[in-house]
Amino acid sequence: MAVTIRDVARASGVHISTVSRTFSAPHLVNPETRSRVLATAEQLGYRPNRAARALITGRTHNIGLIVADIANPFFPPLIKAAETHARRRDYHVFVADTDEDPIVELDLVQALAKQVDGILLCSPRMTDDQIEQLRREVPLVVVNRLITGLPAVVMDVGQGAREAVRHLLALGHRDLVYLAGPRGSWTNREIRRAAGATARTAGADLTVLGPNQPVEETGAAAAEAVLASGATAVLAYNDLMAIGLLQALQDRGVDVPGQVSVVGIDDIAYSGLVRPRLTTVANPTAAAGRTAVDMLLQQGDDGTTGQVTLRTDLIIRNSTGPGPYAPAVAIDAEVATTVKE
Amino acid sequence: MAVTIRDVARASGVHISTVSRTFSAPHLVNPETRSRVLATAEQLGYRPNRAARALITGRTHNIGLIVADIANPFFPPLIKAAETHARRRDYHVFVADTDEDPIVELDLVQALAKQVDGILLCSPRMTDDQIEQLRREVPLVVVNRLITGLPAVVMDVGQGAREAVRHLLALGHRDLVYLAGPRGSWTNREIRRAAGATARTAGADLTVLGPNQPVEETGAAAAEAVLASGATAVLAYNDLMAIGLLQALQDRGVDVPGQVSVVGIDDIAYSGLVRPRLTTVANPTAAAGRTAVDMLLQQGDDGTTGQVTLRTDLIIRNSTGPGPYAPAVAIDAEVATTVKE
DNA sequence: TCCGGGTCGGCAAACGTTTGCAACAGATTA
DNA sequence: TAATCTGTTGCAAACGTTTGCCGACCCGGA
Repeated sequence: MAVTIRDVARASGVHISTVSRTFSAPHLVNPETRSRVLATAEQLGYRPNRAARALITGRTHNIGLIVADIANPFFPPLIKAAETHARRRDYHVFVADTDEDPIVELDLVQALAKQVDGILLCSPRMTDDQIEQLRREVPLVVVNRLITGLPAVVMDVGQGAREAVRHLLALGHRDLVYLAGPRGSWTNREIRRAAGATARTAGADLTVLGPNQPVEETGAAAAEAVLASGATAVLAYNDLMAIGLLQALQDRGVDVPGQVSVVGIDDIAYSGLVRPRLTTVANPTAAAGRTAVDMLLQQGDDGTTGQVTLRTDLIIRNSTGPGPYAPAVAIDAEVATTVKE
Repeated sequence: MAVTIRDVARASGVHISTVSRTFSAPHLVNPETRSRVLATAEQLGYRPNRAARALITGRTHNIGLIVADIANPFFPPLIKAAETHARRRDYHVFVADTDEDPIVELDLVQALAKQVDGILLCSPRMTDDQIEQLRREVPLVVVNRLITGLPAVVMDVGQGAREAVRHLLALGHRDLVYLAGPRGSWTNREIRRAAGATARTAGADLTVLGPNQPVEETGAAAAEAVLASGATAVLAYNDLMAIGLLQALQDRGVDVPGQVSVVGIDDIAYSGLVRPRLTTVANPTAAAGRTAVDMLLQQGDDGTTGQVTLRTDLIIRNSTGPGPYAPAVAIDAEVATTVKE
């Protein structure tokens, strides 16, 4: 019923191998024959069967993209960029969601391994060992996590966290909270370390609250603890939590940024829409998606396993303001902004 | 290198067909043999090659999921639900993004057709004819669009729009604007028709502004036109546009809902986070994703082609308030809410 | 006339499964 | 005792491609 290479061969009076070559090695076939074959193929509506091709070549032209949570607004731009980029190279993308569960993650990679030419592992929650193990079964590119010897693309969230903390310090905050992300997250560790070190060097205090699931609800739930800590500024693991916190604080009549400053991370589409607009660290997620796809596809060719770091940017909006130790000059946000440079 | 059915057969002393049956028709093989085969398979780390299986059975155990824009927050919950549901049935999901372009959409479906057992077409922008044509090449389930004879799951956005308009009328608005969505969207037509009819019956005025790309920017860009129209209430094609409009109005010093009321559609995660919180029509996107997958997979079994309609719910928050013709009694949102029942 | 070299296209094996058919043994029935 | 049935297994063809190998053919030069 479906039109095969054999139908095309018969209809154009050549052997099936010629038809095959017309598609996969055009330079080996006479231009005249080629155009005749292409014409009949077009006319018959022939499409190569990818399963058959995969079976013999061992390459499926599919890649897997595994994320912790599709509904987390951090991921869709990455998925979108990766998918578009992959399609341009004639690859199709399986997208799967682990629900932040390392076990599901492991299962998923193994189930997908034989069916794809490589897997993009985004913000994995597995252990380094597990990932290194998997690497032996299937080409892998890890996003947002650094594991020695494994190709990776990470966003330099440590630098972002440092900038964010410096921004808060410059505004006159000395008692900070880091509203931590999920256990097993490399990003979380990076942020905590960078933020902690930056605060410590400046003689400021940084309390860590967590770990937490990286969703809005936990941000909201942390409001009490934040207030109880006496801190005047909060850095959250991501915008979702920051926004949840923002809302919970407002519900309690706490003024942001008057009484408490809040900084998020990711710059998801909505952090500019909430009021006050969220100060946050912008992550180049689309670029990360594209780069990761490129690395994965190149990996097949040569054996290069680079590690790419993408820079992040602090975006100062209205959720951060002067703290109790604000220098007399820098009391308005205008001036505080210039501290960044 | 990869372990095949042959390796397992050799290692457990049976013929490959017995191994095959152990997996695909267990009842045909002696329990004793079966467990022996399973044991060696497990030990060798055998995984059936899906390409080979697909080649002979004609079923890939993959499905395609095509959406207009992955980054549009309306879709991720649907994608997530569909993927999870499909995986539970041992199907993998290709996700692809058309960027709201009917041509890309057509290409995509055709490229995917031979490679999947069916396709979920979400909010397609193609013509009915094109879709009916495709239906002949590959099993299809259409989401958010009704085409006679085609299996579909739609959210009853007409009912939602009616409720929304009634809510605005009850609040005392008589000059309404419908901020329209993209050309080619069935949902858009449904909303316009339902909203228009409801307004007309009540003797109110409904101006249509559009068509527009369904993104925040167009919502913001429409602020001028909305104000110029003299309308006091706006129904937007989706929350994204509603939020954009909200923000643009506020930037112009227009009070929402004091001067203008705004209603969105979709109830994306963030419509409850903006201020004022957005009154909107909630769509059961996750349920739609699951239902669509079920319909697609059943379609193979029997020939049933149902059309399922999922109900929507008006969620009244703070972006809507009394209009110029408000009845004296119902001047506060509290009372207005009860109008809904 | 023959040969050498290059271009083109056919032949057939191979990829890893599934599945209809047949073989066989043991149990049951006539 | 023979015939039939049932449950289990093996055999081999088939799915739609790709690709190494070889032969056919053409052209020019000796």
